[in-house]
Amino acid sequence: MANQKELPKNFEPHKIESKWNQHWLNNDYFYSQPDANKKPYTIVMPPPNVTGVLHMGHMLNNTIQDVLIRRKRMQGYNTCWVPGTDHASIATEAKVVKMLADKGIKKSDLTREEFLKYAWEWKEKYGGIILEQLKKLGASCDWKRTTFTMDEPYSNSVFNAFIDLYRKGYIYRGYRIINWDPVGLTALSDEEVIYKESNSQLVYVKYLMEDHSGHITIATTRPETIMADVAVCVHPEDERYKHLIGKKVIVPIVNRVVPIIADNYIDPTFGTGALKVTPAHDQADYELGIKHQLPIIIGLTPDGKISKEIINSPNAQKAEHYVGLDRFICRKKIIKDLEELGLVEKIETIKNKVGHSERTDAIVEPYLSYQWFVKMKEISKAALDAVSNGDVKLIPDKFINTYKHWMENVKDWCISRQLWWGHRIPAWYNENNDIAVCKTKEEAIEYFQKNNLSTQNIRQDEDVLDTWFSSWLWPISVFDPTVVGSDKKTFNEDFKYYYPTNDLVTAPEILFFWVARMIIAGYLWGNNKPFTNVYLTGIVRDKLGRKMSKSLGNSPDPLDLIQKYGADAVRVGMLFSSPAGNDLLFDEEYCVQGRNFANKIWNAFRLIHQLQQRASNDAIIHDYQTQAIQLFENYFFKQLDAINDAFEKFRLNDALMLSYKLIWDDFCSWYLEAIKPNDSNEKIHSHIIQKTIELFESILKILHPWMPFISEEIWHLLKNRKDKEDLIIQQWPETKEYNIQLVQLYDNLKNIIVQIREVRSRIQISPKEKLHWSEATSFEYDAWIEKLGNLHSKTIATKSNGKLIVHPSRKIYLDIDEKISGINVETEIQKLSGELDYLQGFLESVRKKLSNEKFVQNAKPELVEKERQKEKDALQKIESIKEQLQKLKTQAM
RNA sequence: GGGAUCAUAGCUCAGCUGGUUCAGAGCAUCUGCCUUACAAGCAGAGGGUCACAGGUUCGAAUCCUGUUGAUCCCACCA
Repeated sequence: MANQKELPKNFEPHKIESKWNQHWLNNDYFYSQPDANKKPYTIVMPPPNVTGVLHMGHMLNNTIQDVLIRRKRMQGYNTCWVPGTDHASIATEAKVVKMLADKGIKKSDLTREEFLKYAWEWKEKYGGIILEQLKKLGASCDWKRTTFTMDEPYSNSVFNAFIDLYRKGYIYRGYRIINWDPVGLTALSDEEVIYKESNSQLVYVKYLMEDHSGHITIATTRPETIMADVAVCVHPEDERYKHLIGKKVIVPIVNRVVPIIADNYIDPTFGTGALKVTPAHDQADYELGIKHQLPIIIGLTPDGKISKEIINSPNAQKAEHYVGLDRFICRKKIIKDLEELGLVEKIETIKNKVGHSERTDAIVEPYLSYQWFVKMKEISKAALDAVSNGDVKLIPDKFINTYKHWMENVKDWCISRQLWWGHRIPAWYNENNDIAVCKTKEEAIEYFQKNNLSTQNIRQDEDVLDTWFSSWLWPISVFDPTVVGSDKKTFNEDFKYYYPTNDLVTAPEILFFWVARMIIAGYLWGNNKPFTNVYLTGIVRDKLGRKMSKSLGNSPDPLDLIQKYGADAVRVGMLFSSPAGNDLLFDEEYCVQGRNFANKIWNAFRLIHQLQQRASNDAIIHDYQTQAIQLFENYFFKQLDAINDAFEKFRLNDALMLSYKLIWDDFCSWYLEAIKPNDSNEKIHSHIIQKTIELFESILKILHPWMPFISEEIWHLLKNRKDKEDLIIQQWPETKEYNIQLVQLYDNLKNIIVQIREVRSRIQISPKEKLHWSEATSFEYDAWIEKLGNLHSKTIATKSNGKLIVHPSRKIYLDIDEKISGINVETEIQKLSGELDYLQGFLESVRKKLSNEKFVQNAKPELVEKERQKEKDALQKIESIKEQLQKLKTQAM
């Protein structure tokens, strides 16, 4: 137990945070293993990228998870929170490439093996940072279960997923137009492309007719691609062009002769109504190309330069100087050259959406290449149903529509990436490019032999899998990596016990990237949904509403904040304003609020601690003390219900705010102030202090999930605790019946005190000055009123003397007549008249309602009864006010 | 272009199936207090015709329609 002089006035978080973290770890409180006698409560952490350092998004996310976990732990669940990291192929590879570039090493100068060696070294060095940072937050993860998506067992589950889907026919390799990142030199899935509105130049280019009969004009925003054109397409019914269909035109610059074809796809109202067809560089054009059996000319190299193929047609040699030019430089040049040739009709500026790579921000190029795809339609059916029928709940549910819409229109998923860092695609080719899908070369040879195929020149696919193709297995593979893709019907003990997990906390941005696909994978291989509730947090923005980003420099370092305010303060600071699914406009002020709250609790403890020293069995038990205990305790159980309810509904900020007010207002301002003896030297009876400590302990329990450090610290300072008596594993307070009338009375009593104080404040009577009061009869909680209102014992009198306190069922007089004489009677009259007006208006509306037959007939009986009560109360108040006004008016004369 | 969501005090948000002691909370603001747990505090107060216009109803912030404004998702518009 603490010694008085050890207690500073302000709470000092840094002295205790690491102490308790270590203590919890030493006691294995975070560690979980299957236990048939306890119910599991499981969360898998969205694994942060290994490249990452903790940012505000992680902070929010993991604080929420920790709050949920800590509360469930106290509720007696066997809680398991699985941490880990994601290899994040493209993001990590980009960082490693940059790191190497800084050292003067080019990726292209390295072999795959050399590069991966660097990458692993990098991962070993930086990969653990973020988890270490999470520990500082107080994240109570089962660290022994930490998983990395490229751990060997995990990787095997990824390969098995691929092989399994391939065998079942859900994975195929296709020559397709995909989104290509010319900087990252890799394919991107549709979800990795971000469309930004931009002003583009729409260039109208004349294509001369081969028979010199004139020209046809097309419009394009990417004029450099005309060199890969293989046709011009118009709408078959377009009167302007109907006669040209089947004729030939000359593609400028490369002088390629191409046909004019017709297709219903064309929108005659856009541009000129004539479309240049470039199958290799546009999705729609590719489809047109296939439909009309057009040749394909690949006009760009993977890194976005003009390719040699464009000059492979007759008379194209003049275009040779374009070869090797960057696509954007070429664009400018070709416009200039076309203008010189007199082939540009006009140039318009239009707004359109241009795709950018999420990772490199490079403008994405539609690009034709061999990629691997997952057929999504069929396998996502179960996942769609799960959310539709509520097996998996999205919180808030406004995301359900978006989810359904996406799942109903799901497209095939491009899963190959032209990178080195990641899970290399388990596919092998022989000299004839036959494919064997399996893990090892030996298996591939076996396969080729068995099928009488060549075993010459066997090589593995060069590409790796999309990161999400590994993270969609996360809730399964962290428990049993052998489940995925295997035919075994028995899962291991961990899997049987922990799966499906309970809650998932993540950002709505990755609802489709990750959440939807985890649900799909869950039904594919886990025989069940991966989790029941998905709590979607908002995006952390700055107070101007801008997304936090490094480039803007508007993202505070969470560790700096912890350093400045303490982990507890930052935790509640983040949660004060973050309802599920709403973006959080972060402001450091919230941390200040959190710190002040911590300090308030600290000082409540200091007071209780002082009172502990003054405890005695001989002290008087004052009525105001027993009354305060009754009132607070009853209210506590009401609020406990409300807090539990808010938790069940995932309304975390409500639960926090309820706890905050319960502690600050009701415990500190109303309860502690009431039980505190009037005289600072007065002893306090042991019963009272014991009861107070008991109540404070309940408060600390409620506080613990939000502010684990300070609550644990005070828990131990309050009493000497034995081993395993730590707060973190205490039982969450049991709910208890409470008296609703008493709660209402408590509210009324508080209101009386506020009115007394308001009068004091207005008439400038010091709070220290004890006042007399009187009433016709005595009431049960008068001692409590006297204590908090700083009043003498009540005089029982019917006289209408002094200032009247407005209360619906009581007439309480405050004896301040002699003091009132100096103050402004006019203002007083004005104020009361205002109140009177309001009340009379109110009464009128209530009466109007009551005299309305339709209301009395249609409204629920209890509602009508309520209105009658309102009428009664209002009448009584009006009477009181009138009485006071009368008195003041005579005074004024 | 299609779809979804939202618009309530200076700020961030609550207000469930319509009923005026429900127009509320926290923060911020103002006033008075160094009251011996806490000035990182105490006590009190002032802020909103619930985006706009109609409609349904005895009654609407709460339901319907339209307008305006914001955000998000989806889409191959060259």
